[in-house]
Amino acid sequence: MVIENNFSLDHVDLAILRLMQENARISNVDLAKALDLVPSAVLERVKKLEKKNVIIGYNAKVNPVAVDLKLLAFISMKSAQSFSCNDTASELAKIPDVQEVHVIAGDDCFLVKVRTTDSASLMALLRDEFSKVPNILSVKTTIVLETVKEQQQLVIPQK
Amino acid sequence: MVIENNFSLDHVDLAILRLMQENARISNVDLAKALDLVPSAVLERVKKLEKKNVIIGYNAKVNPVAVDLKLLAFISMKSAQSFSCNDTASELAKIPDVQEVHVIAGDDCFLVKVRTTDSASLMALLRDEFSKVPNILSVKTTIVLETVKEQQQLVIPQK
DNA sequence: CTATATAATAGAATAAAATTCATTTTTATT
DNA sequence: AATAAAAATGAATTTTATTCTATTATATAG
Repeated sequence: MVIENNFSLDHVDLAILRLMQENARISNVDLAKALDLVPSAVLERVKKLEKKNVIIGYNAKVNPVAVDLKLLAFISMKSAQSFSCNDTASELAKIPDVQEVHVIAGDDCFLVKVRTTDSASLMALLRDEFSKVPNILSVKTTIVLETVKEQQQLVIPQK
Repeated sequence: MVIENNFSLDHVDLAILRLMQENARISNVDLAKALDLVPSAVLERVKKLEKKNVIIGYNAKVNPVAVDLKLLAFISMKSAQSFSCNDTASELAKIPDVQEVHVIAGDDCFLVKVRTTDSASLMALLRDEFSKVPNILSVKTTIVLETVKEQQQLVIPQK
């Protein structure tokens, strides 16, 4: 059964998303001012957006260097189970240092984003964690030399 | 684990980061309770973390499907300027649909993360925007079929 | 078009939280 | 141990969140 994907967001909802994407700690009062509404009305909408899973959560963005996570890497890998590769994927997802796991089209099967302290800790991660994940046939690690842009904000449509 | 950088974060700071990473809209009062501190003390620390650029920002995480961004793709590309490739990178970064731009080691030069409505809009993006970016020699687009994990939270060390 | 149901907003009252600041305590340095 | 610097406390004040009811707007069916 396919659930119809109707979130029915009006332009006020979209404006809320736009504002909260940029500053999740904005007060209801300030939101209300920006939207030309009253705080209670805004609160109701925000709660509804949370309930409808339009807003999935609120995250503080932490500087990776400040917590000694200086290395970013993308790892693409092939799996033995080309289609029912969910075991492999969910095992990868369990590793805390793994930020992203994507099933991809093309030669490989997964693309994984990992953050570690340095190349030594990446090596340790590959040796200690990835080696335990079942059905991995090959691994190709790409080291990030510099991150020019990294934002999670989406382009929210006008209407 | 001792962090050897000049951010000098103690275990209380790290606990704040851990809590705010998971819920950026947590109140100072609740933070204080969790940390066994008084709200004013916590507020001071949070402000200091913001000022020191340890906390870079607070973002609401929006469900991409709810705003009709159903396609995720990674694009790796080669550049004509192999080292002074900053022009190319910053031009790519200007494109709103581009969430990430990384300079990478290896055969290619950049890895770019893009979110669009569908394959047609990705095609339009490549045709209308990427084509204008200077010094791109080749482009390899990888479509994401399914995202198993996608979190920006970092693994905050204990101390 | 109008009656009616439904949803959203306004506005006021109250509870809760944020913020400020003077004082005290803790921590680090000499 | 003396001193300086940093951090925490606690009370007072300002601001915001939250709740609730009345009102307004929107959609739907007859």
